[in-house]
Amino acid sequence: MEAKSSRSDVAAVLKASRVFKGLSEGCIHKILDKATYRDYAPQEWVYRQGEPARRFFLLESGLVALSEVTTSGNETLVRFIYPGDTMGCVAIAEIDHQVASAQALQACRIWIWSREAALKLLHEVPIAAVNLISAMIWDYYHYYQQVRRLRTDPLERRIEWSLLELSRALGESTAEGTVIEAGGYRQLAELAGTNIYSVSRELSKLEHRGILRKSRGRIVLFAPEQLLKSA
Amino acid sequence: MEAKSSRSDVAAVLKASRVFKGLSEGCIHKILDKATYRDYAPQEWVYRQGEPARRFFLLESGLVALSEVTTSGNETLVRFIYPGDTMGCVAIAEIDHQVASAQALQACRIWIWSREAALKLLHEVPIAAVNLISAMIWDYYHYYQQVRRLRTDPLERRIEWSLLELSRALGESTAEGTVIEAGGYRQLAELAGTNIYSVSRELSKLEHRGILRKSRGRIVLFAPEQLLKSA
DNA sequence: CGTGGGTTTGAGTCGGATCAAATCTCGTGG
DNA sequence: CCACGAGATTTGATCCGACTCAAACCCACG
Repeated sequence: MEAKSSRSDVAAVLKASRVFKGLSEGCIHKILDKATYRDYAPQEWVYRQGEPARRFFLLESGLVALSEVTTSGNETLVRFIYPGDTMGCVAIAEIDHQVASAQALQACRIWIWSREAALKLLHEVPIAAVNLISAMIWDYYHYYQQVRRLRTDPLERRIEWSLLELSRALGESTAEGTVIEAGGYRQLAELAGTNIYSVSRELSKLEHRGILRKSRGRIVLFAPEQLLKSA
Repeated sequence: MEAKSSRSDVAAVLKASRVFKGLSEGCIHKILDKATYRDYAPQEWVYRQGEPARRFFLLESGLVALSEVTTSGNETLVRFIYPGDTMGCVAIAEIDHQVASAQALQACRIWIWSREAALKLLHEVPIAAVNLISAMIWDYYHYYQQVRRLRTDPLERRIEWSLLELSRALGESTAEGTVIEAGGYRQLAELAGTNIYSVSRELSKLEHRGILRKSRGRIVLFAPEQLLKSA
């Protein structure tokens, strides 16, 4: 299932990723040589909340959803992971368990380092370490804001925000607008920290405002720029 | 106001801090030589949300409160900074503005690096870089949980949690219990993400349950272990 | 057609924010 | 020593957003 790196070409997305920024191709090769990669099928779990955290991940292609289960048992979609982003940082800090779950939403190729290999590399390649610090701070920063929104924004704004996030992750640009094949409101509800009933009501409001059109499992965003303008 | 490092003794708290863990005394000296330190008086601001973020901070002694203003204009106390903790990491990732405010609650001594000096040191001292990564992940992790609590826990539990945080930060152990000189409920309200009215009501409940006693600007915790046990 | 999911809608409920007002505490100055 | 005022605290009344549940609805598929 997993394969050693043996390709002489490094995917452009990896060269451009935040952790590898400023590194020579040779250096990137050296780092990838210490890793394995694995391809994940849609819906497959990369890791689950609570399981031992001993590996560090870098997404080369595809899309991953990071979600967590709250104490009250609700699933929350924390954010999406895009190519070039890292996952499972907690392994590096010797936090024993994953604090979230990661699930492939599309076919993904993911590079994997053991905790030990990752630590060794960070010591050997200071630029990578500093890059990782920067990357983590950005993640932190985005999480920070996301969470503040969830706590303080009213439902309407949370839904609008979630729509934008979802369209960025899953949207297909077409002539009539950005099409989101969401297959149900559950994802949207989890992003906005609410339930499918409230999602339905808010989407109806937005439809009346002419910002989108919805049909079974499919949303077409006409005017994304109108969102968050608190009409 | 600021002073160059020239002391031959390094405070024990710095040697034991998460960023300096595993570094030789000489190495720590080298790092501190690139810094200045400054003493802050209680209530003094270390930095304010929104101002340019160009410096990186390490708290040697005292206590700092990290707070943020939400979009709705409410002040929220994010967490306390203890000796050995870092502040202002965003400067390293070249995020232009502080995302939170830091205020000294007690007399503090704080070490300060410019962004450039910090970046240079992280490149030169890989152990420090890896340490910083670990430290940040821990911060991340704690923030993560804090925020999940704020979002999903009912008021009662949020207040109980906040009481424990506050007693850890400001509590004085005495014969009758842990005394918290809070000087009003505002701090508690900001920690719990609520208002002083709700704080008052919840504290009254806890007083009836015999877990604490309150008087003007002062709370005595008798049975902290009873908190969060959801009686 | 019928059945099963996704979707919509209405009614009920509740936690907790808000507002207003009463009450208390303590320091201050007369 | 007492009266006073500024805050802090308490309490009651009210209100509102949003969650919950139940039921109706609709579409797509077999």
